[in-house]
Amino acid sequence: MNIGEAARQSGISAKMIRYYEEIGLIPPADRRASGYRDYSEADVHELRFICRARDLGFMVAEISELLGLWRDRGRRSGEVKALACEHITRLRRKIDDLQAMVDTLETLADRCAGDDRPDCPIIERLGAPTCFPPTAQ
Amino acid sequence: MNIGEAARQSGISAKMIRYYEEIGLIPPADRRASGYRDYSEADVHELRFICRARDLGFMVAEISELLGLWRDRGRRSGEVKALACEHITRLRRKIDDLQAMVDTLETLADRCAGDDRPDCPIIERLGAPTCFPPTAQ
DNA sequence: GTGGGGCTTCCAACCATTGGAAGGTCAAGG
DNA sequence: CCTTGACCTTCCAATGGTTGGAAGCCCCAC
Repeated sequence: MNIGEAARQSGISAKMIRYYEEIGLIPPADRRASGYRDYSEADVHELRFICRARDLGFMVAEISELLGLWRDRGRRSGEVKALACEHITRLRRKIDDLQAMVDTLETLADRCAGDDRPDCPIIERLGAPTCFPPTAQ
Repeated sequence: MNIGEAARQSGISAKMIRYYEEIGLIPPADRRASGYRDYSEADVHELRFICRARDLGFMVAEISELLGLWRDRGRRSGEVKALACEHITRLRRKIDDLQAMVDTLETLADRCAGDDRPDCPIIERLGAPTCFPPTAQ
């Protein structure tokens, strides 16, 4: 099938399929006489794997490792789990960072009248004289 | 003061200060006869404002708006609050996305033995035949 | 055989940031 | 005075993942 159909069936855009091929995440697709890329059901299966890994937030480098483990029937599930757990840790750290931002902003927003007057704890906080402890960094 | 000192005092790297100048987030710095950029305390104050806004996850375009409001003594705090609340909403959405990933991964990881055997619900889930409902998309 | 849609490659942009190269400046110390 | 090393300048490139567009070829249906 053509790349467009593979894109439709896998959930990955044709642009990205070409990109993944270019960077070596997937092997070069077969080509028809016309030069058109030709995809099999197995290829689409692999693309769907990539789609789901991406939806779970894995980076391309990790997806590459996951693909390797997927293909390897003798894989050790410990390796997969280790990858997943590292990723979970990273996601949690990110969530914590974002949550800290939300907490700060909410506190400030709660104290801001949000009317026509200029006084605003949000702006005041951003413009406060010190950002870092005087000696640190 | 030189750009390096301004960087140290503001928490923004010299590279980024030049970049922010280039894209117009901050006005072009004064120059010494040598061509070196010259920063005042007020400039550093502004850079610190940017640093804190950035630490709260605001995008450069929003920081630009915030800077405008900061400079405007007649600002309406409602505008600041609206910006902040939009940002909070965006952050929350992001957190929810990441949390959904964590939840999925945790469920799968909990069911994975993580040993030398190949069976692994994580890999199985990624390789499952359907990603999207057959007709959707 | 013509039109429209799909395919090809290549190049650029996004966002914020970092790195490096090549060359000029400054200040301290010999 | 000269060297040394730290600092500054500009410019160009890369990151990561994705999207957009242009120019040109292919395929199918009418």
